[in-house]
Amino acid sequence: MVSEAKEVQESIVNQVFPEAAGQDVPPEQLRDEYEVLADQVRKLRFAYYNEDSPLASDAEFDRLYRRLEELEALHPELVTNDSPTQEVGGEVSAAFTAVDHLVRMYSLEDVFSLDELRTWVTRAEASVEKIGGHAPLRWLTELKIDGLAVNLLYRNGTLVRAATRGDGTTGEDITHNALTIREIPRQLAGTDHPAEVEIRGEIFIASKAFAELNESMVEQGKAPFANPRNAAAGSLRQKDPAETAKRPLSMYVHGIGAKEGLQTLTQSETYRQLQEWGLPTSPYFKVLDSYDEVLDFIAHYGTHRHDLTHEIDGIVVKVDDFATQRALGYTSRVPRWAVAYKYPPEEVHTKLLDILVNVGRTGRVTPFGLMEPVKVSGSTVEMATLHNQDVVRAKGVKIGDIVVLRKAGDVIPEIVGPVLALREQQQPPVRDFVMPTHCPSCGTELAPAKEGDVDIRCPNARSCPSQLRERVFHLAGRGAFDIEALGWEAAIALTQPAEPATPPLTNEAGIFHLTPEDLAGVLIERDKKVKGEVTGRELVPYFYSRGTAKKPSVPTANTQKLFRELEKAKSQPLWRVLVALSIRHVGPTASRALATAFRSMEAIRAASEEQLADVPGVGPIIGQAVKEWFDVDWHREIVDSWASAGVRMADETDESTPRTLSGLTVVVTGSLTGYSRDEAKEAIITRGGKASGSVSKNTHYVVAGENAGTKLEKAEQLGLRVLDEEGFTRLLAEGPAGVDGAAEGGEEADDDNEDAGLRVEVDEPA
DNA sequence: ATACCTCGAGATCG
DNA sequence: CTCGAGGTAT
Repeated sequence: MVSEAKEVQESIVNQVFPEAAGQDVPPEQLRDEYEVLADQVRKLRFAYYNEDSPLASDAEFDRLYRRLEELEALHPELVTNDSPTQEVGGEVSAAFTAVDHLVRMYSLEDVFSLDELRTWVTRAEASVEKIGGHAPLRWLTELKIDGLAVNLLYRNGTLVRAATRGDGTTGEDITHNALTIREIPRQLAGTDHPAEVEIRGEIFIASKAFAELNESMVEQGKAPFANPRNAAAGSLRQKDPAETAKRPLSMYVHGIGAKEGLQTLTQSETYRQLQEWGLPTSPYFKVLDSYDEVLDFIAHYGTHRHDLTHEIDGIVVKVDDFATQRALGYTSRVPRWAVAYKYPPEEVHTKLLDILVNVGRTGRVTPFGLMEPVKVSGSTVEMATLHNQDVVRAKGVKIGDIVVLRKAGDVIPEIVGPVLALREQQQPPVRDFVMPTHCPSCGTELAPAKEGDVDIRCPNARSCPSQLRERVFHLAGRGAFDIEALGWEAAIALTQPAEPATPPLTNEAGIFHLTPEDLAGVLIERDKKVKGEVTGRELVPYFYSRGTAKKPSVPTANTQKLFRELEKAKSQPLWRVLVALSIRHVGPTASRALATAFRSMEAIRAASEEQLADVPGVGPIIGQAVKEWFDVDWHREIVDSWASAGVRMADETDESTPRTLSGLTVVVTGSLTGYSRDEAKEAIITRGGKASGSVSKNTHYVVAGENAGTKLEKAEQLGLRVLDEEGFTRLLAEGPAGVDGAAEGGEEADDDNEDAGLRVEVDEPA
């Protein structure tokens, strides 16, 4: 073991040394060698921190580490955010940093009945037949484990990274914790390892282990976990891997993401390969030749659901054959070759104590049920939205009813309906819910925005405290001004405090003019707790410390932070200011489009509806919404007031970034080395281009990075121009002229232009 | 909609 | 020690 590691090190040092000395080496080769070295350093560090016997001496480790630093110093463009040098002194500060999956982690389409499953299967088989395949298909069925998805990246057989699913594109690095899980091998068994393979699995806690874990928690006087899934999730979020190591985490693998040099042809064959590499697959999966057998499988585990070693939330049915999987392909969110069947959700009874209404950011009034807290599918539920008046009526529930409650689609609690047999005996007697006619927050009469709308709204947008609170909360959010220290509670304290009667803010116009003096004496009402028990409500100061005889009441550290954050927020880019205004239909995407097109608030305000609608990605609805928003006096006052407080209302017209991509749509797919996904997007937008997520005939350029997927295939089908990273860089710098070479005399090239020199061939991924 | 983690601040207690 | 805030997960 040790001598093998040494050999690897020698070869790495020898490979890397020449570049470190500054010789000319092709960039791809440099990149490869850099990654080999970085992986090696990671591997040795893992071994050092997580195993009994280190693979290399301290001196050897240091030598490799210094080489890596040297290389990074000479070629800063190589440094990735998961580089071992980015970790501080052995502390794995890579923990929880964002990492891009090489291949997107899709979710699965859910079906909630056998009818829906039948429909899904029929459609899948029909489309396979249409492209020359034949039904019936061979299916692989498996249990859908109720745990957390992980993505394990192995390079040449060595685990180099474990990440959570995140949004499917970008997850969080949890390598430090994944390494404490026995079932996750640091090194794959056998010899024939692909250069690079992403293995997808599910981390969970087995039922028996969970019961024992909770027993020991209780013994230690700690609160038991609510359910195995949350316990597993919490365990993976531990900062200290030693803590994670104490949790009985397990894992089964069930798929492959990126792969380079993996030869298997079916899902089941892949599972066998994974087993040979020492990765645990579920003992429960089956390969079945008929739909009837699939139904049997579902029925069987329906009755034996609770006899299993772990919890499940359904059954996954996959097409076994890879060629057929490829033929079926993906929608934007899910594969067309797999589906998740969900067993009917657990239903419980509880008392509907009241139906209250919420007034949202846009004034929409939403009723929600308040219930006697009850356990359903692993959590304690006491609230459930009822959407609107019509839904309450359709469900037929009355306040005081015993109701049927379940978690629809896994997460959101749903009141199904009343238990009518129990209605008569309720004390106090049940009563009808009556939608309020006046706003519970400001007393203004409620009305639908338009004749016939089901939603009713509070028209007092300007000063309704509820709406204001929601807007303040929103403008402070991560997608807008990003004001830390201004959360839910602070928004209440600013807009609807218990005292004083006149809140510090009666309108968001004033937020940047607040002074610490405005916040003195603000009290909010909060649960009073004695030893964790709620004993009532109490008034507490929010922005200032509790004054005593000796100490005067002074602004708290958090309040000081709030003012620093407000100051910082004033220099946020224009698009964030636009998001902060809470204009209907104007979220981050439309805001970015408007900001790039007009570059200043003044220009947007002055634009006609048509000019607004002409902006790529805006359109008539948003154009109208923006125009109408600026037609309102108090809206313009918000902008003026913020501007007078020093909020930046224009993006610098930076001459150094010429608008080379004006009118062009660019799609980036796969991973680039020099740009993160967001950076690439930003680079396109700041040059006047449109960064789109999907390939169509309106796409002008497709930039294909490593492991580009179906988007590249589609681009090729459509005959679009495909650029590699270098081409992308040229495109950014010089516009079409930079990549069209000697294209015909300045004429805008057609979409179907196929300049061979510009095309990159990339192996078709899984 | 809820559970769980981390962090920092401030209250509480000996 | 407890709380709010901010993040993640399904």
